[in-house]
Amino acid sequence: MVRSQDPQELTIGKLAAAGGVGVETIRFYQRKGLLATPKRLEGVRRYGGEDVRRLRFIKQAQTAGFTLEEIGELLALDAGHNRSAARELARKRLEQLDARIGELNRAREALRKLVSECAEGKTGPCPILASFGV
Amino acid sequence: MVRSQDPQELTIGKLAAAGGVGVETIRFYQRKGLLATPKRLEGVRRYGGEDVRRLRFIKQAQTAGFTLEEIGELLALDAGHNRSAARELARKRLEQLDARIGELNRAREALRKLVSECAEGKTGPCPILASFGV
DNA sequence: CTTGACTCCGTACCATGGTACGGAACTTAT
DNA sequence: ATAAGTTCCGTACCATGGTACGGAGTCAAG
Repeated sequence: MVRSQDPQELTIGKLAAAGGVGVETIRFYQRKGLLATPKRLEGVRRYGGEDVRRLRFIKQAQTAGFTLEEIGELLALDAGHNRSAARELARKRLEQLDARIGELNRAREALRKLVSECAEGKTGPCPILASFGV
Repeated sequence: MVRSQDPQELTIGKLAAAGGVGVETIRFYQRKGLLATPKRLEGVRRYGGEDVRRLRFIKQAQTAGFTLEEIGELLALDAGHNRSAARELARKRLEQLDARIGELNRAREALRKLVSECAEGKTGPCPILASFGV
């Protein structure tokens, strides 16, 4: 979607602040192709709301476990119109995410067990390895 | 626990195979202090069941989100008898783990939403960014 | 007792996701 | 108009968790 009415009034510093990252991180993402490098206007590059959205999306997607490379693919798919490819990518990652959540829940159980079995008063080492079933 | 009856009959290659990692990974863990570097017997170092357990524990703990450094602390606590320190470390990590699981579940919702909203038949880009609430 | 496989060890290299540095150009406030 | 603050850009560096390489030593089978 072309948004020619976008004010494009942010400097890189403001963009970074809006996204909660450092200026260097913006440049890093630009080098990786995740964010555009707009043309200089009045000597300095300017950014707009669309860039803020992309930046926030990158952070969200990172917590979903996407690598920066995968995030790049998602952004490309968002720009393009390949619905089935976009859906497939999301579906695949959803499966991986479910697997990962399962793993973490199992690990959670191990830790919970460890905390409860390593009670005060007893002596000797806590059954740390045993809690993890090894 | 001293286990002098442990056969100690594994070479580094067997140990690696038993743990499902590469030989180089064993050496790496030794350099990091996560695994012991036994004395050479008959020219070559030998490993036993305790090493296999430690190695498996390292893998389990990694999936629980512990860094290698934290795993080193856990192993030290397991060897020592500081119950409260061990419990505290586990408790802290349990909290972090819960937070992380929460994050992943929120990301999961975003992805699920994306998959369902990016249906076949419609046109235009899938609402990838919108699905993540950005 | 030679051949092939495995071990040992140091060092170098890799991917990922940044962070830091330094000098020049530019903008903004006084 | 000058000083302070940003931006720009290339390049270097960092942590984490490994992986690869090469030469020498050792071990086991034929």
